[in-house]
Amino acid sequence: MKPKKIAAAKARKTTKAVSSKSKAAKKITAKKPAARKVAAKQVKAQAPTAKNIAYDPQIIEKKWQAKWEADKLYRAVIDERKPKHYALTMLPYPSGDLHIGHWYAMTPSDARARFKRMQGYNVLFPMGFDAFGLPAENAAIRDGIHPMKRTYQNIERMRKQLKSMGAMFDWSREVVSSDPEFYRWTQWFFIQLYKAGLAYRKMAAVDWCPKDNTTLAREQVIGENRVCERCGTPVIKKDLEQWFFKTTKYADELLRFDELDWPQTVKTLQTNWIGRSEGASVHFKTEAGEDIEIFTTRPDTLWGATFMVFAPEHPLVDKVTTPEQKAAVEAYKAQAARQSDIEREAADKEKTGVFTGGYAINPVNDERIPIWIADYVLLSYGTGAIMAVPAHDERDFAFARKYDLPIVPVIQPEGVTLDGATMERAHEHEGVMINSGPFNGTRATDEKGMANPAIKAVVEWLEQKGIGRRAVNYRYRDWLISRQRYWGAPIPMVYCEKHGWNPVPDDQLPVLLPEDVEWKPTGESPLKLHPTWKNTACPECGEPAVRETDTMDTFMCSSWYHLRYLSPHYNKGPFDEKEYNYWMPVDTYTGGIEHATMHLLYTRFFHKALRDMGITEGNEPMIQLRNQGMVLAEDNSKMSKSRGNVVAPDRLVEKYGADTVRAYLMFFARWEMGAPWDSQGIEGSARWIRRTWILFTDPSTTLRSAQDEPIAATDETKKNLRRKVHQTLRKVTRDFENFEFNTIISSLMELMNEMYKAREAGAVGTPEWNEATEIYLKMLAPVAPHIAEELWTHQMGKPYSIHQQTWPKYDEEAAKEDTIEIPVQVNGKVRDRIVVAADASEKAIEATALASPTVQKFLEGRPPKKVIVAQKRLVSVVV
RNA sequence: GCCGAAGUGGCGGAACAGGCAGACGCGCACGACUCAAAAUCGUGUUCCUUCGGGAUUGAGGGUUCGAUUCCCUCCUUCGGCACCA
Repeated sequence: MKPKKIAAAKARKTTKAVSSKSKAAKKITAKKPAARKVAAKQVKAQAPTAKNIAYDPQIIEKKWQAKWEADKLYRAVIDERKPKHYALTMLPYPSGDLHIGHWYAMTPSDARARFKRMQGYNVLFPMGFDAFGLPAENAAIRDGIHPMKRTYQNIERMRKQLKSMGAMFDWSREVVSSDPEFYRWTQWFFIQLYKAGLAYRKMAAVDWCPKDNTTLAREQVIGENRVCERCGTPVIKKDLEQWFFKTTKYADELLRFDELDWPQTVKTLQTNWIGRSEGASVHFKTEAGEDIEIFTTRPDTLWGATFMVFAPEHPLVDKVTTPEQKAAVEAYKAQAARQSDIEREAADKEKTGVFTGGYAINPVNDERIPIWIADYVLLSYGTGAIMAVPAHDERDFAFARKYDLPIVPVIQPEGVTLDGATMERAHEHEGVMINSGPFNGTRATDEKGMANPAIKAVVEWLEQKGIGRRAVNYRYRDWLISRQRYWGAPIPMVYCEKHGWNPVPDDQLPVLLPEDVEWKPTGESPLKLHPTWKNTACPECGEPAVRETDTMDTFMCSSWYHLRYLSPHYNKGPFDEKEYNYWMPVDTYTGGIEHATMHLLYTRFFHKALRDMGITEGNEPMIQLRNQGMVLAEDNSKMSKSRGNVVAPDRLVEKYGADTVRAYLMFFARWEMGAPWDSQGIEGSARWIRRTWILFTDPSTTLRSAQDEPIAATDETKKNLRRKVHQTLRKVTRDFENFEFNTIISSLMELMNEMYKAREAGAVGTPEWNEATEIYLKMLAPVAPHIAEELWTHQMGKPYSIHQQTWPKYDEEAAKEDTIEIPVQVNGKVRDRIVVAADASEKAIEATALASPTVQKFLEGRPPKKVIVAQKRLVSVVV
């Protein structure tokens, strides 16, 4: 049993009695059971008094939301006298209803933005809607409701729900990505990227339903046999000319994170996603007369390349295939094409392949090597063809053993002699080069790329000889922008027979989506089917030309929306430079980890590309990033409509009020981790908010301070209260900085419990009490903005608004303890606790510890071998 | 398979920088109030115990006077990538 606990318990015991204002009530602080009973009865008889108002969040929350809005309290306006803070949280897709996950992402972000504001920053905290996208279009196909209508209805509904959070969103800066005044600039950016040479067209495969005659998104392809979601027809791959952005041009820069305060996990995810590997590009001749470049990370093993493997779809396959092998090759190609991606990518799948009959020449030793095709070589990576070095690559080894191809070791590990005929696995590690002509004896390490002396030597030699060069390859692909959809920003390009593709002139932007469109049940793009929309004039010659009927990936909108918030209605450019110069970059960006690779990489790419065009400044758009976790359903599963286990924030707000919901979301889990929802758990937060209300409104507080009664509190009580206040302030300040919301709430709960205790001890009306109430409410303000405002402005009569107050500074001196309790260990076990003055010397602490009878008992008369006094935290005695 | 994150009471979690494990809250038990219930308030709540104490932060080892924290091996869960040449 800890002394702390006893004290707290005592405080709680007397709370009830104190709700009386009578003189008798004062007596009962001496806590005789009989007296308490009397007091409680009196309370009942008096209640409700005018002063003893019940907590009604429905009334106060609506009241303050209306007033804040009317007063434009959260308008963010450039103010050069103040440091700026651009806090951004990812904008929602208007799906219809706000989800508890939105609340979980947004309300702690809001609390932190509010904290920053109270710290003196000029804070911009905007909100908007990522309004284009597939769900609205699907609904249109299903129900015949126009996506525009549905989207804007949803936005209206969700805007209202968002406002019920009591967040400090500056709604005057709201953006909706499907508004023409927004997508005009999305289109403008496309054109800028096009003009900068970063947009190009190429053929790319899409998943296609041959029956519905339409492209399918990944989630519209169902099951292992990959059928169309609508009609069950097996999906095929279809090649279409599509628009791409050259994101890979920035791959190397995107791998640099030195200006970013981002979670390590996100940086790792992006690094893996980009998948940079260093090596060499090597030129091979084939006997069919066509040359081929291959990429390898191990040019040091070139002398061990005993065959080549092409991807079955590789365009050169037909050229190198001999007539005798043609049938086998065709058969293999056909079965590879039939396989789903999933089957093909199964890791444990046995290697298969077919000899083409063709040969290539290994350029380093002029050996004639056979060309095979196999589905373990992917057309999408590297050049779609590899040199196979079975002695030093597991996959090539398995393939060579299966088809009885030669294995020649060229890297000899220390103390072992590798023999191609008998070795049981590939040797993928360090050793000394052998069988490698001029390089025999060169040391190959486990280092990758040019850091490996063997690779470096060979690459330099290849370059000299003109048969290869240093090369870097990426897993990362260029960004495919085209979507064969209606509900997106039209790609502002026009095709003319004579002049090819040209951008729509600026003065004709935006290219508006036609509203008079119809949906076929198949999902074919209405833009393609529209009778007149695509007809236009060539910007070059004025002759009849056609518009691009594809629209843009919605990631395009989210790549720059943070810039539109700067000046949502500005019409001379995508943003007002003045606003940009003041607010950018985004200081704090919050959102889900699921956007780690796509959205966040696209946004960084976009910013860098714009920087190089002189449109933006700085290298990064968002300096600090934090990810929240996920709120799971009570049974630990994911929440989903189909499972019927979603938690509706609207109903929680009705039942508990927004302040309680906010507090619980901050309290119930580590923010970055998330946790299952607990419908009982929220009662605890509701209780805390209610007890806060009672602490400030109960007659035992309000009347006591009004009556100027003599102060009963001892100096010690007052000092303890002040200490707790400043300790809490120190902790809450630090926790806000670090996004540790759960411990902010628990610290505030502790302080509140302490304040109840202090009230019992007669502290109401003292300067310490008044300071405690002020600081408590200021710390509460970012968490529970409504109740804090009500208690501050209305109940205590302090100047409106609490949200314009400055964050208090903690007093280090006041937070200091007078005495400290130090545990004493004997042989590593805690045996006693001693109380010493906070400024006691180590010597004094040691003496006190050794003098303790308990410690003496455990010493059993033995002299201590060693006594360690650890910085006023612990004494460790070793015998 | 590779990369990353995380494993602490019945539950969510706390523990600044190697120094009292379990703050704060939920739940539960008992009690007060109540005709009763809800609400509220109070007390207790890691496990074992011969009441001396012992064990305990996924498991096992190591470093240290001292490890939830650092190192090694392993297990489990989650996330990412997945034949990447």
